Formats: sequence, C-alpha cells, structure tokens
Amino acid sequence: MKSRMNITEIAKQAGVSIATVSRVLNNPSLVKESTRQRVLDVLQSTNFKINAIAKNLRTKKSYSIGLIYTSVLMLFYNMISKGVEDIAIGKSYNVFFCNSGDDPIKESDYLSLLYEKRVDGIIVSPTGNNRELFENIISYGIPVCFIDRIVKGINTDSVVVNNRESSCNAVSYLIEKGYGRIGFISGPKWTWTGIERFKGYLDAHAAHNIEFLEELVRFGDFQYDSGYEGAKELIKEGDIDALYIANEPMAAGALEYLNEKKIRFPEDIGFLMWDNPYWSTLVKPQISVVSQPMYTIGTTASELLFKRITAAEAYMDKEPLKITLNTELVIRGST
Amino acid sequence: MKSRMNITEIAKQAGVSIATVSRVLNNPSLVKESTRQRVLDVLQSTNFKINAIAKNLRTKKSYSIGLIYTSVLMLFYNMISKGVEDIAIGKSYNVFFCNSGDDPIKESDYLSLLYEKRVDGIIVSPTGNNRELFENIISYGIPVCFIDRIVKGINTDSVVVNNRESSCNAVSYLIEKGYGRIGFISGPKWTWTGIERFKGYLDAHAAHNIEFLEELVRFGDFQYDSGYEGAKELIKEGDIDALYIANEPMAAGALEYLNEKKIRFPEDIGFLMWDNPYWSTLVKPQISVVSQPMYTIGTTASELLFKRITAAEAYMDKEPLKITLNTELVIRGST
DNA sequence: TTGAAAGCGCTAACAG
DNA sequence: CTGTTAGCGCTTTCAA
Repeated sequence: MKSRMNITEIAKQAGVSIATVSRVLNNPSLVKESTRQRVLDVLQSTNFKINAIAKNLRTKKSYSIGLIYTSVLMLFYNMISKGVEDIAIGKSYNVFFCNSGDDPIKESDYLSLLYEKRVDGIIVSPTGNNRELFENIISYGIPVCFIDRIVKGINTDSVVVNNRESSCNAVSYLIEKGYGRIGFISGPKWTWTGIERFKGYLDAHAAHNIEFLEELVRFGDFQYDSGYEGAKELIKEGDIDALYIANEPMAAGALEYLNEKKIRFPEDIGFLMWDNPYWSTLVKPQISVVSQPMYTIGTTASELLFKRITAAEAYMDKEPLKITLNTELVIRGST
Repeated sequence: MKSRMNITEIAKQAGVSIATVSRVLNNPSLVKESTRQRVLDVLQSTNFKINAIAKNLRTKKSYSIGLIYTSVLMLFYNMISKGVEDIAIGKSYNVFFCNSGDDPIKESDYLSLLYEKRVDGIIVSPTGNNRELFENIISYGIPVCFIDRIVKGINTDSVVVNNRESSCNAVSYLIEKGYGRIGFISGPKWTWTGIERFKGYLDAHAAHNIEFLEELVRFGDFQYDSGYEGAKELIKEGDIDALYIANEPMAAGALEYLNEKKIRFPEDIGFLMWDNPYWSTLVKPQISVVSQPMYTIGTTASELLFKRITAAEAYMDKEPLKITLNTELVIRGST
C-alpha cells in the first residue's frame, strides 16, 4: 500500500521548503520560474494531490456544501439537486446530499453533522421544525438557503415558487373549463407549501363566487399512499368532476386508484396535478400539470449560497434575498 | 456573528485540560464521574459541536464516502443512492454524491476531488475509463466498490446483477410467448452492462435455434432520445412483434414514439423493458419489466465498503468480493 | 524570492 | 484519573 504524498515530502524531493511548495500550489506567481518548474515536476511525477482536510483546517473553509431535501425518490428534488450540484462543481465544491424524508429528527441530525463537517453553506428544503438549530447555524455565519419551503420567523435567503397564485390559476382554469365539483388532494397543513396551495384553491373558489365545500378536500402527506386514499375517499363520497392534486407522488397514487376502478380522464373526470414528472406525458392521455422550474430552483439557490460564501463583507450583511419563481400551467389531454 | 466553540475554550470554562475534554467526547469512561458531568454541562450549555475537520486531520479518517453515478435523473440510481445513504448515515457517515453523466472526464475530476477530500471509500458506477486513476486510488488503500458495472482488469469489490442471464430469460420469455421478430434497443457496446444484455439477447436466440438478425437491434446510449430513435427505426424498418429495451430512459423514449404513432401494446406489439420505474405501472396496460434490486444494490455495496473501511487488517487483504444479485422478470399487461 | 516558525483544533502517547 | 506535549498537513506572517 503506497503512502500518500504530502508537501513535506515534495519539498524534500524538490530541494525547497514547504512554504515554496505551498506557494507553487496557491500562488505560483510568487515563485521564481525555475524553482516553480522544479517543484511542478516533482508534483507531477509523484502524482501529488493536496490534503484537503489539512488545508481546510488551516483556511477554515471546507469547499463543501450540504443539501438537505425530502426524498431522493421525487423527480422534483432530483432536478433541484442536479441544479445545485452543477453550480457547485463549477466552483470545485462537493455536495453532501441528505435525505431527511421530511423527518424533523433526521433533519436535525443532518444539520448537526453538516455543522460538524464545517460545510461552507447549506441548502435545505426545511421540515418546518428545528427553528432553533437553524438560527444557531446562521448565527455562526454559515449561509443557509431555503428551497421549496420556508420556515416562518427565520430570515434567510430562499427560493420558492408562487404556490398560492399558481394554485389559484390552476383551479380557476378548471372552473372556467366547466368543471363543477373539484376534488383536491392537498398537502399537509403543517407544511408551508401545503397551506399555500390550499389557499390558492380557496382563492379560486372565492374569485368565482363558488362556495367552498370541505367534503371536496383531503389533506394528504405528499406521499403516494395518501394520494391513493384521497382519491378513493373523494370519489366514494360523491360526484367529483375533476381531481386536483398537490404533488407528484400523491398524483401517482391517485392515478393508480383511477386505473383500478377504470375511471378514465378526461371523459369521467378531469385530472390536474402539480409537478411535471416525465411519466405525466407517458400516460394516455397526457396529464395537465402545474410545472415548477425545478432545475432553476436548484441553480438559483446554489448561486445565492455561493454569493454569501464568497461574499465580501459588504454582501454578508445584506438583507436576505427571497426569490419567488413562477410556475407554468401546462394544459394537456387530461383536462 | 458568534464564534464557534473549540475544546480549548470548553476546557477553560470547565477548568480542565483539553485532553480531558477530548476524553469526555471520545472515551467518557476514562473520566471521573464528577469531572465528566462538569464538562458535559459546559458542552451542553455552549452548544459545542466538534470540529470534524480537525478531528479528521488528526485521525486520518474523514467519515465521508463518495458515490459517483451516472445520473440523478434515473430511478435506478436514485434507489441505489438511497440504499447507500441509509447504510452510511447509520454509521454517521456522510455521502458526497457525484453525477458523472457517464463522462469519463467528469468521473476523473470527481475521483480527484474525492481523493483530495480524503473520503474513506468510494462507490462508483464506472464509465469504463480512468483505469489508471482507479488503480492509483486503490493502491493508496482507499476502498473502491463498483456498482452496476465493472471495469475489466480492476480487481476490487463489486455489486452487479446477472445481466446476461436475466436478458436471456427475458428474451426467452418473449420467444416462448410466441413473439417472432423481437426488436432490441440495446445499451452501448462500450459499456459492460450494454454488452452483457446484448449477449443475453443472443443467447436466447441461440437457445431457441432462432437466427439472429442484425436489423432487429439498435445500439442506443441508454438515454431517452436513443430510445425514441431506436423505436422509430426498428418500426419503420420492418415488422416488429415485440420491443425489448435495455433501460428506463430509452424505454420512455420508445414509449413516446409508440404513443405518437398510436401503436398499442400488447395488441400491436409486445413491450418489455429493463428497470422497474413506478411509471411502468401507471401506464395502461402496465408494462412487463426486468426488475433489478436497486435498493439492495446500494445497501450491499455500502456494507461491503464499510467492511473494508472498518476492517481489521485481516480483512483488508482478503480477495475482492464480487457479488452478483438476481433480477426478477415481472410479467404485466404489455406482453 | 525564499525559509523558518507558528498555529488551525483535535487525538494520543506519556508521565505523573 | 488527569495534564503536558507532540504532531496530523497545510497556509501565512515575518524576516532574511
């Protein structure tokens, strides 16, 4: 087993001091051409790779960021993480990916771990808990950027979409298209996203002077099963003209139920869902969706974070940036 | 901005030496109950979190592993990464996720970066290049475990599925079901997985004494577009009784083409694909698949890696473990 | 243009 | 049971 090179060894072989090796690595222009070349040669021939751990300890930067999100099994978060990573790797940063599964305890564990690893910044789709921990982290000067959701009372950068307005638009479209009773499988009330989309549903009804009926709403947990159950209950309970669903996994669950019962859209029922997974164009007819700019959410959050990380102090104290991106209502065959 | 605690500060506040603080953190039983309690109190009240960077420098372990895979946008890799992470986090390890996009250059960049970050091990779905770099890394004692694919000539742990046999089984099933001309959208020839599944296709034909016809095969690149194009060409070129497709994205592309042309299965054509994305049960009829134990691939690889990482030297020198898992042929309505 | 030396925060002998 | 001290591999003054 070969042992790894370090700059002391390089210095020895090149006949210079470790300071000179370090300069060649970080500030080549400070070193005389001939010396530099000599060091470079040794660096090359020994296949030297810097020990980032030691460097990080000394410079107090880790060149890593953390990304905490709900689930690696949702296209929504996958696209976001791709965006985050593409920006990060462009700056030679690595990304620690963490699946919280929306569990506050796991979130807290990950936050602690990332803190210990001294990541230079954290992008997180927060569960809504752990407020104190977030405040703590931010107070130590570690930039935090929220994505998809925000935590009330925590003032930091965020990148979200206009959930309420988008939801209102989507439901308004259904109403204007002539759908009467619009069943809604909502996200949970304890999530910001869930609430906002629900408010949008109410807004659309109010704007069209349609009475809101509680019986038309089921609050799921954004997971597959609750979509299946929601569809089952809503359809059993009474006539539903359209089904409007707040995210991808619940929509998949609902679809499964419709398939089982051989309920067809748009003939029997309209079907409109949030997120734009690529299976939404694979089924027949293709499904109308509220499409979020997922990749852009990721790149935007990442760029925001790096602005803070590399900021001149001037920027550090700037007010948090709250960015709201727009969604797109994509009408296809299901409505 | 608060400044972060370190053990020197803790020691001062607790009136002990830093060594004692370190013991409380790592070997509490070595410290007298009353002293320990005093230190613990300070630890608690100051919200101390260890500086992992410093610890890692000293102990020469990073408590991080790297995972390099093709694409965050394929369920296959997502499930694997979930498995990897679940095991890792159970050992308080973090995972650096890296999307190589199957680009050897990105793979090489990531490998270097992970090496610099001193990860304790690497799980990778290799592009097939960078052999020298892999050898180098392994020679420094960093455990490497291949998943999904292997690199010829590199002798290290691996977790793959029985591609050839599975492919043969799948095609045999189609043949025995009565499908005559079986169009195959294969993976690329330069990937191990691609080749193996292609060999399986040949095996099945040979076993049934059916002549292999080159015109029935298209070599894609495992991406969506090549699935679409492959389907288009195969179907244009002549009668195809069934379409057999080597992975998920290509199958999605092919399906898109069938939808466009209103070609139905199983009436017009049989449809059988690798991977078991959940959209395969969302379309009607549901699609028959070769299902891989994705999550298990991830957990198995992770466990293998940790065995090496935490190994007594006795284990370190053990021959690499080559694990081959079985797939499952799931028959649904499309064939 | 270069080298000597201090020190980042921690662990692990070693001594007491 | 506890403290002193060396040192992990690097960067960064400071002095030459």
